Amino acid sequence: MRVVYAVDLETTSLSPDEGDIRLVAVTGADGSRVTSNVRDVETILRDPSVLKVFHNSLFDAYWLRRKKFEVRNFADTMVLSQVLHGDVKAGNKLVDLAKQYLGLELNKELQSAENWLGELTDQHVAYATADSEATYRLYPILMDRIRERGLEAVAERETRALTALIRMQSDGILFDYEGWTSELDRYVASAQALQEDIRAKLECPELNLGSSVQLKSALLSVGVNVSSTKQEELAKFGYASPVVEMVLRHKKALKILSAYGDKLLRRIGSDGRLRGDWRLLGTVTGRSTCSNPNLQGLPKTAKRFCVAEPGWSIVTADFSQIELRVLAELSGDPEMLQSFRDGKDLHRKTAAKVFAKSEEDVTDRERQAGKVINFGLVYGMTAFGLRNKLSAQEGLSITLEQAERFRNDYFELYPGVLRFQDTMLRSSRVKSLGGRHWDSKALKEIMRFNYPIQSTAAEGFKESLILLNDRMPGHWRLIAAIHDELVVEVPEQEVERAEQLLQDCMTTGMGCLVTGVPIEVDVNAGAHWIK
DNA sequence: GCCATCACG
DNA sequence: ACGTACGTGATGGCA
Repeated sequence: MRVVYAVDLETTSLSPDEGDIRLVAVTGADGSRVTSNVRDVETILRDPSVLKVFHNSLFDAYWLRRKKFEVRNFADTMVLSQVLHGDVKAGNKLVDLAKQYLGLELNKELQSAENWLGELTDQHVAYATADSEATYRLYPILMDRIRERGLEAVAERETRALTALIRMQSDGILFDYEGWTSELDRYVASAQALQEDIRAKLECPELNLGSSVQLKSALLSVGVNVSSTKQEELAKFGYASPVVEMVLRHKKALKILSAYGDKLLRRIGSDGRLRGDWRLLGTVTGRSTCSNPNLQGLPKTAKRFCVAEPGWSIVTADFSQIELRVLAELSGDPEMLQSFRDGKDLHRKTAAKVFAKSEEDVTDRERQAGKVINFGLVYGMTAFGLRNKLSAQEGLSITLEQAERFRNDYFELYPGVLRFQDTMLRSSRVKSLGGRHWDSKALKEIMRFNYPIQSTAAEGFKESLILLNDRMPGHWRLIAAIHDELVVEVPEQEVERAEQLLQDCMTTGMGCLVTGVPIEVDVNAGAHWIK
C-alpha cells in the first residue's frame, strides 16, 4: 500500500529570496497537521517511499529546494489537471478543481503573501489545512480520470520533468550586470541619434516612434505608403529608403531597451543570478514557457551576458532541424527520410528543387530561401504567405504565381508531406507520438498538422530533459530549456563530459518517440551562452 | 483591456 | 470573395 501525503506551503513572499516559509500543512490517511517548522516534516519530504502531492510544485517544491530541503518522489495536481483538461491556462487552480471534483468552495481570502507576515491565527491554520486536504482528495480522482482518458504516459512524463524544471528555476543564470548595462548605454545612444535623424528627415519634430499611428502618417508625408508599420512591411521599402532603414534600426533598439533593459536588471537576485518563472506546461502542445523575465525569449545580444562563474563553462546543445525530422517521421515521406538518413542538408535540397538546379550550385541566398520554404510549409503556409515571407525576410520578390510554383515543387519533391497534411485534415482526432490528442473540431485546420509536430518535438525534448536531469551530477547547474536547446553550467574540466552527456541524453530522449529518423545534436561551450 | 509589434523557438 | 504560418511573453500606445 502506497503512502501518500499532500503538502501545502504558506510563505511570506512570492520569492524565496525575500521571504520565509511560514506554515506547512500535511494531509495523509491519518489526517492533517500543520507546523511552522519544516524540520518537523523533513523526513516525510525526503523519504522516496512516500509520495508527496503538491498543487503547483514549481511553487512549493521550489521554495523547499531554495530553503535547502530535499524533496524526493512527488506529484502535482495542477499538472495532472492541465494534462487532463487540455487547457493549460484556465481552470487548473486548486479552487477550480475543489469545486469541480469535490463540490467544495475553498476560501482564498488569505492567499496573498502579505497575509502571512503577522501573527498567525486558527484561521491561518484552517486555511492551510483546507488546501492540503483538498489536494489529498483530488489526487486519486485526477489519476483515475487520467487513466480513463489514456493519458498516463503524458502525465508520467510531465511529472518526471517537474524535478528538472524546479532545478532550473532554482539554479538561475549568472548575469553580467555591468556588461549588459554598458551594452544598453550603446543602445540608448543609437536610439537617440536615430530618433533625431528620423524626426528631421520626416519633418516631424514631435514624432513618437513608438506610436504606429503617428509613424504611419509621418511616413506617408514623404511618400512611403505602408499598410502597417511592422518590420515585415517596412522591410519591403527599407532597401530603397534610407529613412525606413533607420526606422527599422530604431525599432530594434527600442525593443531591446523596453523589454530587456532595466526590467531585466531588476530581476537579478542577490547572488547575481537571473531567475524567471518557469511553467512546465505553458502551451497545449506540451511546451514549457517562462516569464518575468521570459528567459526563452532573450535576444541573442543579451545571451552574451549570460555567463559562467569563474572556472566554469556554459555548455549548450540544440537539436538540428527537429521539427522537420518529426515531420519526416510523422509523414513517412521517403525522400525526406532518406535525406535525413544520408545526412543531407534539407534546406539546400529544397532550394535545388524550386530553383531547378543541382544541390552544389545552390547559392547561400537560395539556401536561405529554401529554409523559409521548408519552415513555412511545415506550418501550412499558403502561396501568399510564402511570397510575403520571402520578400520581407530575404528581399526576394516573386509573384504569386512563382510562389505557387515553389509550393507545388515542394510537394512534388515531398509528396508524403502533402498526404500527411491531408490525412490530418480528414481525421476526427489528431495525435502526437507522446500520447497527446485533440478533437479536430476544436482546432483550426492549420493547427491540425502543426500540433502533432510541435507536440511530438516538445515531448521528445522533455524525455531528453528528464534523462539529463537524472544523469547529470548534482553540482552541475541546469540553466535553460528552450524548445530545442538545453543549457548547463559545469566546471571547466568537465566540459567534454557535459557535451557527451547532453548529446547522449538528447538523442536517446528524442529517440524514445522518433525512431525512423536520425537525431542530430549540435553542442557548444564557452564562458558565456553562445547560440 | 485590447491592439500592434517583436523578442524567442 | 476572403484571408492568408504554429506556439509563446512583454511592451507601449490608445480608447
